[in-house]
Amino acid sequence: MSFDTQGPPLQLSELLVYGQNASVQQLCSPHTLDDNVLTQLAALPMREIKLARGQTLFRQGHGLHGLYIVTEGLLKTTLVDAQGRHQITGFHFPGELVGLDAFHNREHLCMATSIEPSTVRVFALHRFNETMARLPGLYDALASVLSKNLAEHEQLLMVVNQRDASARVAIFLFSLACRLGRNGQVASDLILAMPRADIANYLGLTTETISRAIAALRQTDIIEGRGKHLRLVAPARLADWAINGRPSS
Amino acid sequence: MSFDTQGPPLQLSELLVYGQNASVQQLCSPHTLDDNVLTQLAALPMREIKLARGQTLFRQGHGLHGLYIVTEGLLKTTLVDAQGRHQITGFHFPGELVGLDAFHNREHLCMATSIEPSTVRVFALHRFNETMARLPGLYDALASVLSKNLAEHEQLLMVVNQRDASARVAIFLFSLACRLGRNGQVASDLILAMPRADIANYLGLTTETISRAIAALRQTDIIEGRGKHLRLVAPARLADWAINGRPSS
DNA sequence: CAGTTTATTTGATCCATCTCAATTCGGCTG
DNA sequence: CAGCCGAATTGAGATGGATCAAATAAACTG
Repeated sequence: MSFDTQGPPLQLSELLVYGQNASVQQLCSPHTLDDNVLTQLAALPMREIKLARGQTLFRQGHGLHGLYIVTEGLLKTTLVDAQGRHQITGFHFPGELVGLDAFHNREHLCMATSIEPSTVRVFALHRFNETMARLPGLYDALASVLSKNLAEHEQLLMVVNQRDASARVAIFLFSLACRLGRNGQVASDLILAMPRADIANYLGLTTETISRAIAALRQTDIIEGRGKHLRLVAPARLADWAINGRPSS
Repeated sequence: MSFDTQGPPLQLSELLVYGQNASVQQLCSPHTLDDNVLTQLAALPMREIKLARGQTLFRQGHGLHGLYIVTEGLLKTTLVDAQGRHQITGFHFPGELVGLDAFHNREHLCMATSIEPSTVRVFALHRFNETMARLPGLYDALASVLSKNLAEHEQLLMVVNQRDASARVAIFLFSLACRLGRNGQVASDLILAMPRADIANYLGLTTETISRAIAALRQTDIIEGRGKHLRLVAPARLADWAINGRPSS
């Protein structure tokens, strides 16, 4: 089996078959709701919140008022400890759900901040029971998202604990390409809306290391461009790099 | 404020107040059910499974048949990818729940193995609805455990991404002391039932580094003993180490 | 659009942790 | 209880990624 850089754009499923790899797959399927539940939810009248760049949606310790669905822009969730260390636990693209972490004691465990100007729709909690009655699949859908979320974090732990810097960056970029792509395609225009510092924090690296890892991918003609606008030239080779690490040859 | 090594045994809450530290706290409160729900569940007739050392309870990909409550011994859950890399995602002591990861598509995402000879009680899934009706608090309790689980993984990510080897080990040992301790006390007899290799994998380190980190704690008289049987002499100083890292003085 | 600030890239050095190798310890078996 | 074997410890050396520092590029401001 070869990893062509030519030919028609690859489907995500094909790429994943290449490596038979679950860990990349998990990180590529973000915690969105089922399409049909999402559509039903979208039909409900919901309040919209506009967030300026860098604005905070909720903070650690805040009471849970509702769940949030990102419709535009990009959010991040961050954990902060008493010593000021912080850890980004996820990036949240349109269609994804934010705020689930507050389920157990009705109090947010992390902070949600917009990276770009963003819009979220609020699924208010006081309507929860009412809405649940109307949408029978909702509870299961939420439990499902919650446990998918769990799986994603476990995969991330594996990536961070077991893979070297360049593989972490490859995995990150590939997962980004998947999430940015429409209808199962891998996006070829990668816009890294988040700063390098955020990627570094998420992956447990430094900005310099991110830069160098991207440089290595550029030198092997897997990606083009620099800064926030990258172009994914050879998605299959990126997937290979993500799965097997930097090619030794 | 001083960190005495003398005096009466410290309550967990006191230790945590020392550092005002959430991250340590999270890792110390395992995902048990509420006491009253747990008691109610315990009253139900449930099948018991005895596991020999190293035996597998379920594997990745297996269908979800039930949730498991550890009653004796120690389990670990492991994620394995197609390349054979593996990542331990948690250790599970008596009273804790295992198998929640399978909620979303009724298929286990990780493997559960006993580290010691262990006993688990099976909360069979086909009785789920029946039991739910009898125990009204159960659904909320499960959602709560699920999201607490999520919080635990996020904390672990922070530990692994932001802290150095010696702090990771200190956090691990302190959390172990908390979980092993009864009624809110910090245990002073630490039995590390899991091999060093498992601790290393969990924390993203090597066995040698674990050994050296423990040696450093021994040299500063925070712990005594070696191998599987350690004695926690100065819990407050261990907590300080976990929170602030190796003392610079 | 020039000037200023901030983010990113690149380079050189250093250090924490890994790797490899050798004991030592502890548990298990006959 | 002696002998065996896997696990844990300890040591010496190699290295990936961090750190420090500088140059470039991009974003923002008036």
